[in-house]
Amino acid sequence: MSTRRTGAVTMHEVAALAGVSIKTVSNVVNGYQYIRPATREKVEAAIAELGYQVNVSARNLRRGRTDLIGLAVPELSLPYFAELADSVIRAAEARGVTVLIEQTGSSRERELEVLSGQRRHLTDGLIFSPLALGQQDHDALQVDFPMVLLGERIFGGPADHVTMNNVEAARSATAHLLGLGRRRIAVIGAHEGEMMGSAALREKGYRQALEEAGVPFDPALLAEAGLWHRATGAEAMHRLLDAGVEIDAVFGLNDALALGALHALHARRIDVPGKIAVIGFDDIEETAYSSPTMSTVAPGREQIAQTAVDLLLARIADPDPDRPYQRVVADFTIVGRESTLGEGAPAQAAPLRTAS
Amino acid sequence: MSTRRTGAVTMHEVAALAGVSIKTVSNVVNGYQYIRPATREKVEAAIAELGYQVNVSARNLRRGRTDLIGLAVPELSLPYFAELADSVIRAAEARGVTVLIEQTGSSRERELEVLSGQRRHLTDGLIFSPLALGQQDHDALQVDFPMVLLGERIFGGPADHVTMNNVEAARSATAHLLGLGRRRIAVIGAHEGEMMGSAALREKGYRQALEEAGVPFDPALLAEAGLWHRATGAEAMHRLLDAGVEIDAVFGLNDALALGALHALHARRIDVPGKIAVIGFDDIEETAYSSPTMSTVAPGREQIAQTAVDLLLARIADPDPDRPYQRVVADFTIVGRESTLGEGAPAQAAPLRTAS
DNA sequence: TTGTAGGCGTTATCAG
DNA sequence: CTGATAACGCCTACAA
Repeated sequence: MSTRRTGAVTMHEVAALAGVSIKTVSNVVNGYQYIRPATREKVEAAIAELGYQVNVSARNLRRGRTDLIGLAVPELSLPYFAELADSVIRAAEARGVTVLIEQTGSSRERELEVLSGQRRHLTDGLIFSPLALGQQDHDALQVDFPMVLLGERIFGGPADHVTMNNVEAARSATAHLLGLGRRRIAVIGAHEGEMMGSAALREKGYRQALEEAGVPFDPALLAEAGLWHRATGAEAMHRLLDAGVEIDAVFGLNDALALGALHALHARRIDVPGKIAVIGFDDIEETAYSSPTMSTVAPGREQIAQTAVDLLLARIADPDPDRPYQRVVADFTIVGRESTLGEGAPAQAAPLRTAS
Repeated sequence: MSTRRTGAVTMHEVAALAGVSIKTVSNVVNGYQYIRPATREKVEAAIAELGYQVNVSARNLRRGRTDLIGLAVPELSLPYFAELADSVIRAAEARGVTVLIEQTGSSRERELEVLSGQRRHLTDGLIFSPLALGQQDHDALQVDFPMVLLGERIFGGPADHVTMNNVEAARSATAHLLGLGRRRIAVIGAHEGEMMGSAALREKGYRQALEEAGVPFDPALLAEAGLWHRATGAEAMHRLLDAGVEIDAVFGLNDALALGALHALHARRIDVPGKIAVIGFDDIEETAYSSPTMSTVAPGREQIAQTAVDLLLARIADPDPDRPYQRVVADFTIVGRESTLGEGAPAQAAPLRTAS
């Protein structure tokens, strides 16, 4: 039976068997340098014989630290967040810490819970990708534990940020479509009235690109979609088509929306990109395999994940609130595929990457 | 500053402020029933005033339990496992426990680590979806902590199992294609020489269906694919087509493989399902949005997740190894979509579900 | 280089 | 219904 289940083996027992003190066992377990080789061997033999493993709870209590960090995302069933979680877990692992994932389900209530819940006492810090929270929740964001925020939704607050340049990226995506001669570019996923969120920033970039190209902005081309899922993207696309708006391109504010739109266009037998070109945002793996393969904005997921973990660990190591909070802006690239470039476009093997 | 960062508030301080003993605070915190309302209020007021939160590490040490369960999966970037993790997290949450995800990267070494690693001392039990481990690792699976195994790869061993009827499900999927008049059905994702894994079982079901229909088995129709990713599925499809094998249908042993095959067929301008019909396995959300939408086997993910969590919690509550280990077989359904039924097929809104 | 003492914050026990 | 007290197993001093 288990060392844990049945009268767990403790350092005391190891010490007794090895004929040393408990402290020496602790030193061996923690890789303390100055131990006589003979002693070390005795202890290691005892550990092996008894199958001893440290009691993490006791260590955590004593150290006041768990080496566990939280990652709060809307849902793992959204591919972008699943891929992000994958990257964060790998980055954390490389640095010797473990990730505890929390799903907020995009609900404001759950996001507030994440900031105040019991689970904060199990982790040393939090990487938080909020969706529903906004400027109005400024107070709730005044947390007293190390936190790194992902995305540009929230400013201020005592937290480091890892963001991307949403405006610039959206401008590039739109410019990509404009450069291909498209003039009636629909936007799917707009959030009316929003000021700070990704939707607002990406719409802003879209408008900037139009303006630079001298193409008039037409509000009829904006389709709302609260949740950025495939289903809502498909619905929005159908609404636009039903409304009879003239369209020659679609900019999905994330890939799920764009893939939903692609699905809707397929269902209506509308040629992509012949009649309507489509571009998304996030570069989830699925975009390299859709039919047609889908152009998108690659936000540098690995860089975001690694930077977030590094910033968080630095903040955990030195939580001093007077140390300035950082804001890191990740790079992005435009990935051109069939949904905008047509059938001759490079396949997933060698995506055309337009540095921005 | 934080209750945690700076001299955390303890029960002692709460007790002092409320004018009660520390035990009474503990009782209030843990929802003990027999407390005078007046006392409870005093304590709650003190808790609120000081912003007290229990120290989870101390509680865990004392209780000898963390209310944390592990979930070991190959990779979250594989949609099936991301969706499974989502379901497991929800199921666990509903039962008051938290899930700690571990990625094994499908490597045998990492899978063995999961069974022996330090992290096992942080969790009360483990839900494990092994991929690389097999019958030869029988010894490593003789673990001394509560474990639930997902999938049919491993038998024996002191663990509860949640599996699906892979043979029967694959037989149904193949029968679905045969029922549509297909006779040259390729299989993508075969593992030559494997006896117990999903690949072997699903191939077995495929053969059974052929035999029942009186269609001869042709080894040339089997395409190997070690990793069940989109990329390997696409490669395998290309190999089959390059070999000039006559094919009128494809059975991808999981959805990623089938989606990769779909991608390859699209790249070669081969009509699906006109020329080749395609069916997958797993029913990931992506299959309802691909072009064409893809038929697949739905393995009852929610049921699997909930059952796994329930079995694990039962085993944690009563780890007695003499209590018989259970094996639960989840239900499945065949979801018919455009990739086999053609353009008139029901869309994702109302999938045709053939009960099996 | 190794040993001893004490406490991290909580919960269980058992009186009262 | 509430209080005092003793562990839970480890690690940080400090001493030897």
